[in-house]
Amino acid sequence: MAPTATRKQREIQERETLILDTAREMLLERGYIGLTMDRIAAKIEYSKGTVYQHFSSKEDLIVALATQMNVKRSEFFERASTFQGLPRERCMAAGLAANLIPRLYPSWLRAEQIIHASSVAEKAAMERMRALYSTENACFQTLSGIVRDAVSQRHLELRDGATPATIVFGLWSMTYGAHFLESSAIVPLEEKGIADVSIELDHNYNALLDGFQWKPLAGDHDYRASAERILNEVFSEEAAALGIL
Amino acid sequence: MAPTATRKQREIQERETLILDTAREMLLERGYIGLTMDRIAAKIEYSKGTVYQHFSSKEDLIVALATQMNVKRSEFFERASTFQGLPRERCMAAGLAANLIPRLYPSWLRAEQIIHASSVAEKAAMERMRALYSTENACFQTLSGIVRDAVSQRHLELRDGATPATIVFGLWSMTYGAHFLESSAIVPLEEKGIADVSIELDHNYNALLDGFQWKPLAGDHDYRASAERILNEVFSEEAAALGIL
DNA sequence: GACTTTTTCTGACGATCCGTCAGAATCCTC
DNA sequence: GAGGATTCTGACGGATCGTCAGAAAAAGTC
Repeated sequence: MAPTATRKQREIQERETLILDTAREMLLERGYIGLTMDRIAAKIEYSKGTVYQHFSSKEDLIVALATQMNVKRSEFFERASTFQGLPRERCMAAGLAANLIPRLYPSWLRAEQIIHASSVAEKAAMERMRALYSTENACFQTLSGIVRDAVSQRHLELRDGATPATIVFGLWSMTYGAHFLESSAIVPLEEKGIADVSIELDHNYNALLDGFQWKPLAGDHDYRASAERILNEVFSEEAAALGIL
Repeated sequence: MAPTATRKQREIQERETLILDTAREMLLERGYIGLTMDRIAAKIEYSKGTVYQHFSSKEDLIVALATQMNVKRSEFFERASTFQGLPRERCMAAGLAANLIPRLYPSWLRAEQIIHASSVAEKAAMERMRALYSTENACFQTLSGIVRDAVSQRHLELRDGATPATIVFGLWSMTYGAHFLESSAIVPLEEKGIADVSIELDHNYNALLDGFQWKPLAGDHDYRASAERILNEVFSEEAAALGIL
């Protein structure tokens, strides 16, 4: 009885993963408009009704995708945060993580963007939104922790009413905006003189943290070497998969 | 003959504006999903076919909205760029402009976000996309001009392969990301300790430019006073409309 | 002003997609 | 293997998009 129920539950769980994977792929290949519930049902060879037993609407499904993405991101940030090094290096590790993610999982990024843009949230199930909420919060908290560590170690002094949230917000906004512009650029970025977003972002991260006087400044420390160490020690597998290093 | 044709053209032009205004309002009130061609047609009291004579698809219409927004932004940047002052002050003026716009025209921002997210671009008319392209470029060029002025006046020295585009990209990303997060935050930003996005952005702008060593640094100049001057001299009307100042 | 031609407008229509639900199919229990 | 519980199915109603044949209006001609 119990094992039977468990097997069934396992099947259901597997199918949910299958649906999400299929949707992810479809979203990347055919965009938001090309993602339809009928197509998903056809692809996984179940009926539409079955799909709807997992997700109450198309929007609900997309929110679930974005949550998967946030879970991944949260894991990456957690790993970045445990890097043995200076707070600023750990912050850099988080920045690297944030850059790895959309490259490793472009379809998830797409889902995230759609959620933020259209009024998807309203049509998704409450419970689903709560899950998204909590994963996003986890990411934010991890980053805040790094900044607070920098403050407590006196590498960073916050002035004029700036708070850890200020810096996290700045980094977050910049990263988010950059990925957004990159993935959906109306004008190809190269034409504007942006050849490699990672490099440009790197410049800007360093400038931003230098501007906050987060020690050691970029001029006093070889952060390029740090980046290499971080990729080797924390994200070696992922970096290898992307052909970096 | 000619005047008759012109009258007709004028009517058509007016109707186009009417459609765009209606769509704008609807987009803000009911979101992307709630914006339908039938509803627009009903509201303006023309048939759907007539609406389709102006815009080849719903996506096309949204692109047109985003272009309107970019035109406005481009105008604002142009005005900001003419501010009589230091390059960094002019840069700041552009930042202020970028902050005024979404507050003055929230529905346009919404359109812009939708475009970047969903695969709207593919379904819009080529010509329409070109228009969007060129307005976006205009904005970018204006900002680049300010940065280049700073370089030529030796207020700013670009190192390590950074270019004017690097800085513009950083500012643009941060601004874009911040507005995005604000307008569509899954988790309300206040709960994360971000009470006022403008203030937090201001901190981050200053830090970023300080980090690039753009003289005079925030510590050596009263940029708060500059901001007040800019709002008074360049954007007084808009600031008044928003109740700032 | 009456008739023709051209332009513009209309709304019914086919196609697509979403989300539902009554009934079929499968699984479980005894 | 009968009967009941659970799961699955796909046809269906409703909504929207975009089209297009024909109606209506405007412009042109005599």
